[in-house]
Amino acid sequence: MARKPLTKPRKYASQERSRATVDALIAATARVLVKEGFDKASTNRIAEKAGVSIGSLYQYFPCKESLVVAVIERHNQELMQVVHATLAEVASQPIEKAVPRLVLAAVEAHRVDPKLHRVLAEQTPRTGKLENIEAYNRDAHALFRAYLEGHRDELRVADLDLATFICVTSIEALTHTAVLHHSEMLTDEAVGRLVDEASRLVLGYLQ
Amino acid sequence: MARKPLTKPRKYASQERSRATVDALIAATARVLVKEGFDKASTNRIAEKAGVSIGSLYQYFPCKESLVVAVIERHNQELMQVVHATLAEVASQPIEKAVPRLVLAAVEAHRVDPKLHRVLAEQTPRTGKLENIEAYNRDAHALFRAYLEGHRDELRVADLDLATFICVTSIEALTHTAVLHHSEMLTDEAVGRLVDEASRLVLGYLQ
Amino acid sequence: MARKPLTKPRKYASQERSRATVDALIAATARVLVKEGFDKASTNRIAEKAGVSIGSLYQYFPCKESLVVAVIERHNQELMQVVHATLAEVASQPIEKAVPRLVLAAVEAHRVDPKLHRVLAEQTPRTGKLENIEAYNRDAHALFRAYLEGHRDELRVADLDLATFICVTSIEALTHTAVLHHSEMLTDEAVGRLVDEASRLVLGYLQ
Amino acid sequence: MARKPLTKPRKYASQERSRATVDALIAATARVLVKEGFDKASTNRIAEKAGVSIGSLYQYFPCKESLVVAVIERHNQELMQVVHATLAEVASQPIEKAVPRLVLAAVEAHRVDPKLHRVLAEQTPRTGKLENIEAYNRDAHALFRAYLEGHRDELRVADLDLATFICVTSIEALTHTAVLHHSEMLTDEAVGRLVDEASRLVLGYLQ
DNA sequence: CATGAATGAGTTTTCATTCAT
DNA sequence: AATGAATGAAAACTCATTCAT
Repeated sequence: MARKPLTKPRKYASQERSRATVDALIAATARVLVKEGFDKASTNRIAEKAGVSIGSLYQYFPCKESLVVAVIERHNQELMQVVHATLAEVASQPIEKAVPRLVLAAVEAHRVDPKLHRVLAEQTPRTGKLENIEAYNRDAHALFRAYLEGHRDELRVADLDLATFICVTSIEALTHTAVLHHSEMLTDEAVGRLVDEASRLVLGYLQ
Repeated sequence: MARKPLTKPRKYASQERSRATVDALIAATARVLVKEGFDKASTNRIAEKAGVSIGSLYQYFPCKESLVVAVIERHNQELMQVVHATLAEVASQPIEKAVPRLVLAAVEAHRVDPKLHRVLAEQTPRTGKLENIEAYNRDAHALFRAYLEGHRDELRVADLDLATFICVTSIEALTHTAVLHHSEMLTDEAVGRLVDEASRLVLGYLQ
Repeated sequence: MARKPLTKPRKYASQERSRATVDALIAATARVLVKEGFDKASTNRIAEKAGVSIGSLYQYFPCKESLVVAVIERHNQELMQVVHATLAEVASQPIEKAVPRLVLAAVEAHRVDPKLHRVLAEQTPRTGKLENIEAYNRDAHALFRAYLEGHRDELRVADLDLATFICVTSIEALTHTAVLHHSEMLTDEAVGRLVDEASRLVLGYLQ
Repeated sequence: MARKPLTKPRKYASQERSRATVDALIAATARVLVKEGFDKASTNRIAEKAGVSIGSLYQYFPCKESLVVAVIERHNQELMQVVHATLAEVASQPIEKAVPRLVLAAVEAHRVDPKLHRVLAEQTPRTGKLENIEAYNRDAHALFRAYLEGHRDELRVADLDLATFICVTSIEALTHTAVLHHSEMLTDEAVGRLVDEASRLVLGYLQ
């Protein structure tokens, strides 16, 4: 009876050690991607910055791509957390209130780690396992569509899929471009105007 | 004085030959980019496909990037030709007529060489000289802004720059995504609906 | 004095356990060699297939080579068992009867584990501790030489060492090649003819 | 008319340069194989010893294996030259004269570059493109079979294919083993006895 | 003793670019 | 100018072995 408590922690310890290594590698990958760009982000550099040997890197990630995939997944999860929370929050609100809130959430999502987001968006080739870089978009579409479905009576659109496509694509493009390419739009005031205008765009369309 | 008439043609000939080589190289680059993707598009392969030695390639292009820049410029020029022509065409038309026409033009522009457009958009890192891949957007903004300026009385927007940003970014994103990622939206009927909805989006915002 | 009876069984138990681990490792090595080939047979894979940690593997075998050496020794022992038994069996028989029996034994020996034999013969470099892969040949020579010595009066050869070399090398080569590279020679009938011809070869030489 | 002779040498020069590089690489591969063994023969080491950059190595050989294949082919060609010449020489001779001559040729063939032959035979895995390391054996079989066919009236064997297999396999094994593993058999006298005995083996079988 | 996480030297291979001819 | 042979830095990845737990 005395031994089990002794062995379990040991196992935990080793599990934690693995986990720490994996985390360090993902974090290092993100850091290197941001600092050096996608091309210069070699596995050796990543291992070095993670304070881990190259061998350990390949113990946990079968190839370079999989590291980037892990970073993407972690990043997308963070983005989706914002979107998810916001959609839950506005679920029962009318579109006049919900849409501005959602646009703001999109801005916030892009501000989670804008430098990383930019590297992923602009330097990371959508090839091989990286083809699904924008998988989060699918989730966003589904969530937004569900919201629209719940508020159909407020809408004046025939095709809900098309409406979802129109709204999500526009909001994503506007907030993405604003956050990543127009830093002048990031003052509180400018963000306010952006949110207003984007909301007017979408609301005008939906109603 | 006697020589000039003699050398000029020769010079022309050599200039033409140069021009032909340059064209062949740009065309080969575009072809290789589409066929092999950005990563696999090596200068040696490009030279080979252009029917030119690797040495000659470097006679005309100082580095690989410059080849891709040339392809981008040629492609963007083709895109802008469509946009330019359309904006000239609609310059004096009211926004209700102009906007749908412009959205359609955006679709058409993306259909000029969609495979190349996709490689440039999704696989080509915006690094170094390639940062300006989307330079055509700046032109589009300027042209569209000029159109709006000429139709200010029809608009109900305060900030013309912001309105331009909203409209151009949305139209670009919608047509880009539709053409490159939703082939089901490319039937005549579906394109029609896309144009209708996108126009409604933009017009609802502008008016 | 009281402890010994107590520890001995325990020691036995642990010895047996060790022995089991060692056996599992050797068996796993053989399996992996056959399945993956020599190059792809990594120590980690072997440990895994043996159901043993890599650390334990190195508890029992100082290096990869020594694992392969153990496999070779086990395999050679199995081969030699066949040869040994057959030579004992024919010890007092005249060469006309003994030689065909020995050739058949050579075929049988190669059929003990032909896949492993082939990996050892064709993929395993005779380097370092592995130089003696064909050690079984030395034993075979000695045993065969002893047989010949006992039947010198039936022979018409001057140099017994040379005769041994001639006979054993030929028989080994013929049976090895037939079994491992000419599966068409492995029907009962074909084996019969092979044994006949090889025996005729050797007997014609010895008499 | 004057230009052609001027350009041709240039082309030759470049062809010769390529050829020289290729030759240097094959020669270096053979040297490194002999000196360091198959495992240690890395492409970088080979390029270095060839006095050629690693890039040039891969210009001419797509992978490490292909280098070794080239060495094997060159070596086998040298071996087969000996065998070929000898078989032409003895084509019309009776088997009593021909067989000893052929056995001697086999010894000579193995002495062409015994160290290389040994590395290829004992350290080079028959995997991938290297599976056909012993392709020369097929040629030898065919040539020897043709000789036997031309001397059928001197033979007392039913199945010519089987007879070829028996003879070629035996002679190859005996001379291979003698040359590569029994240096004591390489004095003139010992070689004489080996040739005598091996010939007696084969002749006794054929007649 | 057992475990398995960690190590890192070493390997193959690619490709933009240079430069002698 | 044209050619294409040559370059070599740098990248991804492997695996036998060690060692802290």
